[in-house]
Amino acid sequence: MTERIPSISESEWEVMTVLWHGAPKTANEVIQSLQERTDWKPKTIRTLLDRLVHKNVVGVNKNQRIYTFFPLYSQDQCQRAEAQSFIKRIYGGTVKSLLVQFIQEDSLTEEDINELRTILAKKQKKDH
Amino acid sequence: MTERIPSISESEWEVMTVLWHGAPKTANEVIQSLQERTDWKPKTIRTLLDRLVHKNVVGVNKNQRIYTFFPLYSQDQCQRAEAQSFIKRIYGGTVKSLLVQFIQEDSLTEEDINELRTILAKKQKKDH
DNA sequence: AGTATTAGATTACACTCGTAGTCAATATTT
DNA sequence: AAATATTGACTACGAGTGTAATCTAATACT
Repeated sequence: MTERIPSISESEWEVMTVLWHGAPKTANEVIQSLQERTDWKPKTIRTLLDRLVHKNVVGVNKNQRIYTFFPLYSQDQCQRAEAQSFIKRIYGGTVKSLLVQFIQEDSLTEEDINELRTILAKKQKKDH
Repeated sequence: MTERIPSISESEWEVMTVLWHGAPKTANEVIQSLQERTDWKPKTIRTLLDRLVHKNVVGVNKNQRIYTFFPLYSQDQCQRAEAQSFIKRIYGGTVKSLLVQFIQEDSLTEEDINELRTILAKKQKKDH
């Protein structure tokens, strides 16, 4: 395992989000989707798609004249990869310090906290 | 508040770490520090320092002929800023999904888990 | 069939980043 | 004082990114 996932830039990530939300999609479908949330020109989005293909993060189906694109990695895989390198960069590799900082942040609802507590409790039991 | 902290690149972050660990420092002191952990040439480190100054993330004392450098933001401030934008980018802004993913990762010790549970419990009480 | 439209391929260009090197002024050593 | 070393200022250069435009071949419309 431990698939080597190429790094995905900020704009490219937006494109990936669209593909994770449903694929395969034609370039036009991706463009439509993003037109709502960004003000990128169609050509820009096309470039991003091409770069993702070149990086081997997105696959292309060239059977039809109009290509369709699809992700080669799941969102979860990519999130983990990004988060891994982020934590190493910013928190010296220790997951806990990040968790502590974010739990203390205010953005969690009562419900979120309960869920986290449950997860922790379960984890503790399983690790016995 | 809500200070607008400029973005700090990966290599620059290494330099910041040295300064957070103790400042002010001369360029040479920073270079010494990093020579142990990286194989960057002194000029490279100097460039990074200059860029950080230019970005207004590091201050310079030019009173002496040999300048000394010091951070303009605390490590905690910078971590929060980076983490904020990271979460927005990768997790669509929801802190919880990141926490869940990382709690499930294996890198937490029994002790860490206890600490997190305590923090959550306290937080819940305080939020009443 | 000729022309307009569209999809894909190729090219562009400024800015950041990693990774230094050169040049000029000052300090130190002989 | 002359030679050398050090510090700071400025310059360099290729890869990656944000943000597109142009060129070309094929399809669709009149």
